Amino acid sequence: MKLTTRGRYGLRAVIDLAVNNGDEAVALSQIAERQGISVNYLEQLIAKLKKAGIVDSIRGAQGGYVLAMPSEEISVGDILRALEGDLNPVDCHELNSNETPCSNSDICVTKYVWKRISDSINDAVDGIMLSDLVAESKRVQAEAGITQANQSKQIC
Amino acid sequence: MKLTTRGRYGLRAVIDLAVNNGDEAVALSQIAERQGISVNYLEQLIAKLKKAGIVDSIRGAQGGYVLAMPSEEISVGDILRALEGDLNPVDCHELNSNETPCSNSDICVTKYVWKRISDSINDAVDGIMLSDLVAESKRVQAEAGITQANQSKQIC
DNA sequence: TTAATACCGAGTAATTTAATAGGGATTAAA
DNA sequence: TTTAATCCCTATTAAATTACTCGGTATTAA
Repeated sequence: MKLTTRGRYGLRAVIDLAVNNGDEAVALSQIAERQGISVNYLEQLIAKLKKAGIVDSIRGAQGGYVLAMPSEEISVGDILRALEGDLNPVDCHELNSNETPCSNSDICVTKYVWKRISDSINDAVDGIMLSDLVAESKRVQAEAGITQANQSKQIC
Repeated sequence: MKLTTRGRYGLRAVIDLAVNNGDEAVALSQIAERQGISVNYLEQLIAKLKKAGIVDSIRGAQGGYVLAMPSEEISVGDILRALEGDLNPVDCHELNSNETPCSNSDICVTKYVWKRISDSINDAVDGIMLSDLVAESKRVQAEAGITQANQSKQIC
């Protein structure tokens, strides 16, 4: 019941991108360096984010990535589902209709449990917008007296 | 972000035990057969449940397992945490104080996300009692015209 | 004494994770 | 027009985890 490094690193990368966005695209190598993640691995993660329409890429020299939408319109749920797949606790047809229906769905009791867990997780992450995290990040960094230039690496 | 078979099988086993409990202990082999789970594997799962004080065992011939408490006092959260470990989405000191504190806790933004997810999962599973599932199970089985003797195996 | 049961620890195949590695395509700038 | 910076894509791999199996020991009712 743990997120993988895909979700953890990927969310941090999107926050980094959102915090450091300006007029120009942000190179992946910069995000990777600030976040202490290998460029090669981060490439795989950002590819998922691009496929999900969360970021756009600009190819060539001076290229990089930008948010595909305002950060107010991107939820943490959108980001985590892009990186991790669905956030359901089990693969169950009742939660995810692209699963093959369970032969004992009519007498299944645990499906109510899975539905409650699933709904609570998705409601929680859909209720946090990227803009909230950007604001919090700026607040916390200002409080710690850390400038954008020398911000230290995150671990979590 | 998925539960393992430990949580899925184990929860089904506890529900089975609760539904089929009477004056006598229920042998693991019976639960295993009804639920279509190997006895050897189920042994490992029920050992965790016993260690957590959710079930008690009676050794020797005609022995088996019984609930250690009334089903009204056992939450799904108790059961799943016994089987899966904590239900937090990440190993983070803010959620689980036996983790070593994160060196960048002061500037960590994602911890707010993990806390919200963690709380929502734990609140959800702690709000469902085993007795609720037993009642639901009996209702569903009666509706399907299935007697206790020939109940079919569950898959989920 | 026997059979039914719980208890225990070691081993293992398959899968997933968390990367690494290396090359190709595109484009701004020198 | 070349170069360097950048995104893009696929293959490989070591380590960890999962989901078991296997074989034995201990206990106790009948």
